[in-house]
Amino acid sequence: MATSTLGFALLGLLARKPRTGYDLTQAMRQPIGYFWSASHSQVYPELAKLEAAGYVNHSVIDGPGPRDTKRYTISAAGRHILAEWAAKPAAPATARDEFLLKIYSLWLVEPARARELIRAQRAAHQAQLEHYEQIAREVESEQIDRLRDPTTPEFSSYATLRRGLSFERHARDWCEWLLGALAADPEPARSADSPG
Amino acid sequence: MATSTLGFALLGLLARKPRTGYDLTQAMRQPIGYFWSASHSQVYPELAKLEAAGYVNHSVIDGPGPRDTKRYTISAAGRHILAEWAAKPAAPATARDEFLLKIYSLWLVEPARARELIRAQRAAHQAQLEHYEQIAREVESEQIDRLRDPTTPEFSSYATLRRGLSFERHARDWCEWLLGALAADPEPARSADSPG
DNA sequence: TAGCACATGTAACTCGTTACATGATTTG
DNA sequence: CAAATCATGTAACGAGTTACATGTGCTA
Repeated sequence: MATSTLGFALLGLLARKPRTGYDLTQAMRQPIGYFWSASHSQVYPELAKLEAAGYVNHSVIDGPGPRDTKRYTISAAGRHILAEWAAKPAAPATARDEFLLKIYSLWLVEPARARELIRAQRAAHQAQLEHYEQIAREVESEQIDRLRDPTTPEFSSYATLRRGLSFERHARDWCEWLLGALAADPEPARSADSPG
Repeated sequence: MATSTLGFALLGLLARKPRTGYDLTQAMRQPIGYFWSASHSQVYPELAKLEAAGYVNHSVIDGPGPRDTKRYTISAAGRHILAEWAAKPAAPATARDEFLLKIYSLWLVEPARARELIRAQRAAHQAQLEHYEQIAREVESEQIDRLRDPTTPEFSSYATLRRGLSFERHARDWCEWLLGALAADPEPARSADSPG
């Protein structure tokens, strides 16, 4: 009964603090959602599997709705397999970038439309970069000490944040380069009509 | 009968030149494989769907084995939907980076083992970077003219290559930063023993 | 009182991976 | 002659998305 990657994502969250399935689903949008995602329909069955394997436990707390509200806690065994999994090299990821796939066929698109597409993508990267920069300012001012200690969860979170910052910068800059390459727009056949 | 992303990957390859299902499967490892991948068991059924939709045609050519060898060619309709798809913004991709997920739980790993993990990752990025640099040198010396014209397939391929170069550099540099952060290794409890 | 946040589940479907299956041609 | 390459398919399974289903408590 091997734990799935999603299981390790959930354990990674529960290793920081106990949460409900609902909380975990929310967390799969924002902190962890930057590098792994899942919907609630995946989370609840996965929690059941983790509990069957002895990696988490739950206690019933008061809450709304027709069913029990369950707060999940990681077990010692859960913490242990999580640490073991984290220390082993990740399997080479199969890249899936739909945007790059579009770029691969961009030569079929009129340069004007292509520029529109890239501008939108650049804006998206810029916005995400600013979002990360905001978070970075906050954690850097509030948790300076813990960010330096690699045995704190804050260190790990900060490391992933730095990666996000770096990624968005490189992606934005590449869009910038591509816009420049599209703007040059030599179109040899019409060179007599072009202004520059 | 909406064409899947894999379908557009295959059309993107066929828009450059006709190929067999086998050729396409190989291409899903190397040129396109850098940002999209698929195994032959996905490729063959997808080709049948594309043909049913009128986006590709095949002709039987001589070849080995118990079944016909088919060479697929993109149709005018196929070229058209491919260009339309490429011009429209990509749906925000759900990030799935198992390595970053491990980093998120790296605080549970002994710093010595953590450094080992990051060093291996850095080496992988460095190797991939050098591979891309080799390809870049080749295409830059052989196809300088076409690389400047955004209506050539060479331009599109080169744009994705530049993205690969930029990505690997940023990823390697981030590993470098993380190694530095792990090497500092303050371990406050032992501060009396530490040199700094 | 309408809508949203909280809270948990199942079902149907699509996408992707791994394994099963066959067989000719070329190269060592 | 053994192994790799060329070449095409199907089947079983797992992972992920979307839709279905239910119901409370708070706020506008």
